[in-house]
Amino acid sequence: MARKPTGRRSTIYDIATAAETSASTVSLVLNGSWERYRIKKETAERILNTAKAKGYNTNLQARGLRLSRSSLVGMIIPHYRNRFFAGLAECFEAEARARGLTPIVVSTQRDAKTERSVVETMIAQQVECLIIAGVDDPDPLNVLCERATILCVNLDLPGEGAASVVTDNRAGAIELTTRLVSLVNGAGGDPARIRFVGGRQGEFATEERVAGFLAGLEQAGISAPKAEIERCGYRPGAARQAFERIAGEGPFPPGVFVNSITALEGFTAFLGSHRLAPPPVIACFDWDPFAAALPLPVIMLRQNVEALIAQSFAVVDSGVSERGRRIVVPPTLAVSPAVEADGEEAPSPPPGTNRKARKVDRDG
Amino acid sequence: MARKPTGRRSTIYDIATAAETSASTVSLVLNGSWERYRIKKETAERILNTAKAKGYNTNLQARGLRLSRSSLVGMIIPHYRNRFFAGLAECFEAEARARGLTPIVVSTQRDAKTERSVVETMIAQQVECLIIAGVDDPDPLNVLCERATILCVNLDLPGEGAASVVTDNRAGAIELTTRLVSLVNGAGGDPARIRFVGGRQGEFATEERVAGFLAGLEQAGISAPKAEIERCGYRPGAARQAFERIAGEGPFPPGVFVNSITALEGFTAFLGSHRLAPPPVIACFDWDPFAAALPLPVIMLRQNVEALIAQSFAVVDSGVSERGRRIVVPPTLAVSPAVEADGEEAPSPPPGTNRKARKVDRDG
DNA sequence: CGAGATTGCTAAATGGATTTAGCGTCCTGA
DNA sequence: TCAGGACGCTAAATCCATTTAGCAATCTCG
Repeated sequence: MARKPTGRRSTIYDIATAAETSASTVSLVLNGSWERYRIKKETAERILNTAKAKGYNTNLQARGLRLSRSSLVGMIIPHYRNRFFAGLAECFEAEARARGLTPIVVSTQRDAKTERSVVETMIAQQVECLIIAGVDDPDPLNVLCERATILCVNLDLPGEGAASVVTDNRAGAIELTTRLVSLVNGAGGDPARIRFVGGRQGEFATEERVAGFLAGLEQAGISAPKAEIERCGYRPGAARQAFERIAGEGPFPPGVFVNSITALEGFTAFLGSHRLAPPPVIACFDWDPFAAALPLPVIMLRQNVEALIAQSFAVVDSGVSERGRRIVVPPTLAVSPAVEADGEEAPSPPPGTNRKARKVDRDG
Repeated sequence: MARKPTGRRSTIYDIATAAETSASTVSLVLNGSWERYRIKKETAERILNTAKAKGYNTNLQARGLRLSRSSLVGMIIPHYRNRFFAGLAECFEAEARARGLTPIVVSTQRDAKTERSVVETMIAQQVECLIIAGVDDPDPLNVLCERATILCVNLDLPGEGAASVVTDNRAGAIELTTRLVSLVNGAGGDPARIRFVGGRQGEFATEERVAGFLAGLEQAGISAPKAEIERCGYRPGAARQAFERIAGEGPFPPGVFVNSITALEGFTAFLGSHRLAPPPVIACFDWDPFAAALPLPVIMLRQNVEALIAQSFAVVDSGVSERGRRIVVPPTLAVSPAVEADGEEAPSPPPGTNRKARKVDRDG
């Protein structure tokens, strides 16, 4: 079967010509199934050698078209600008690569139109599955996937259109609050004055964390906290203003439950213009190495990105994403040096994004 | 031309059958070139309607195979865990989407084997171009691309196998050093005691920044700084140790040139156990909002990720990536609130990753 | 009235890899 | 001697979209 040699990239036909055999044989050999088809060892070797000599590279588009499997897997996230999403992206890639798949991660900046168009593009690229993280409303995206018979999983957000893998926000918040109360007590503060700052009203994660915060206080015997829950959003600036307001109300609270790293960023900015002595104990539902190194007593909760991704792939592997199914993953506690120094408790295990990455000399 | 209706996803053949026309007509209509081929308006509308009704989605693998253009564009970066790489990834995606291309960003954890295999996978997926950022040795990757006739660009690293887009490390370091000296002088410190910490010996960016640092000092009349350049690597822990060592040598220097955000992370950790009064002035060759909000006088240099990406795409658009060509992009200065408060200078423009993202309520 | 133009559309080739049915030759055993 | 098997390989169909050459029917105008 003669075909003219293609412009530059070599194809199985080119190799067939060069090795004086047929394209079918080349394909069989390159896929390793040549023994099953009784191709002579020397023929196989000849083919392998010419393929190597020509720098042959499989055209995965052609293979994908033939086999209706692209070996592409997709994930959408809002952005990469915090450790949680960065970790999700890296874990997802590692997991995909381990399975011989090509990961496509796209950040959608929390824009519903972008989310939709990215999902459509991914479907058009024939991704084999799609993991959806951090969107406001996953339902229409789940519908898109379903119509295209693409398995999808909602990550860290509940949704009724597919299975969801979520962090155990409530239990995490309870644990964090319990630790916070104990540290405040240890420092001689009044735990009833602890405040909650950050997050969005009505948002799933925020409301779960508020519920856990209140439950944690109640378990510590504080059934009616003295002040409002400040769901001031996720912008550092808004959080800073909230802290300014709180500071204006009287003596600064002895402890604060900070919901999200950006709210903590706002607190750091606030600290720039206020010297608080003694510094309040900070419990943050999020993790960042920079924040963990602050000269403040900080306890942080790190979402278990490895487990979240592993569970998502488990759903994909199972072949079904049951609507409304909820898979819950507990977060892990991280304690700042300032807290460790007090000798209160043993340090938590290192919260690296993944093992391999830890060994590397990280750079700026 | 009869074809059996495919399992689930509809193809142009399904639509042709449903709209009682041919696949060619469907293709022509769907691509908008139907007027050129004198397809009746009503036929076109009929086709468009059935396509919409069936939720048709182009199979980009098939199109890519036919046209030998995949509409995929690739980029590799070491990781997403700092603002620079996160920003590169987001800008790259935005730029790709604006051109109707599908971005594939993959993090390779600075592992040469991973880098190689990722590049091979991307080539197999037929990416139309590849941007290589933050690898140790781009040359073999450039060779791989060249053999596959894929245009590639080295980003923020010099390389002889393709064109390179790099930050102007030296000029940036000079500017940063000049500012640092002036702030130290303003605070009554001795600028000759300023130290340089962080980075890797022999690495392109580090050596350029060291040269800029020394040139900046010299311009300020300090030709022989009193102490060593501490190229202690990029790990926070190593930087922390370097700071401990420096603190052990006598009074802490009045200013430090910190090379990279991770070294600054090490400084923050160091600060946890040392109360320095007055705090030293920090000049950091990197940018991070958290660090910028620290209760310290910090000036930071932010690499211009938008321009770096724009220049990389410009090379791609030009159709040639001249070996060894160097395109230099200046970084921009960012000043911390603690410095602004001193009224020294007007604040620099907001260093957001991109305009759209700034409007959004960022989350944790 | 008939050559030539116009209209509206379609058949068929193409891109590269996969995979099955099957072809020709030689060998074995009854 | 001949049916049946082993051996070593290949032709051809298939996946889906694109695009060109060209067909049949109708219209135009000298």
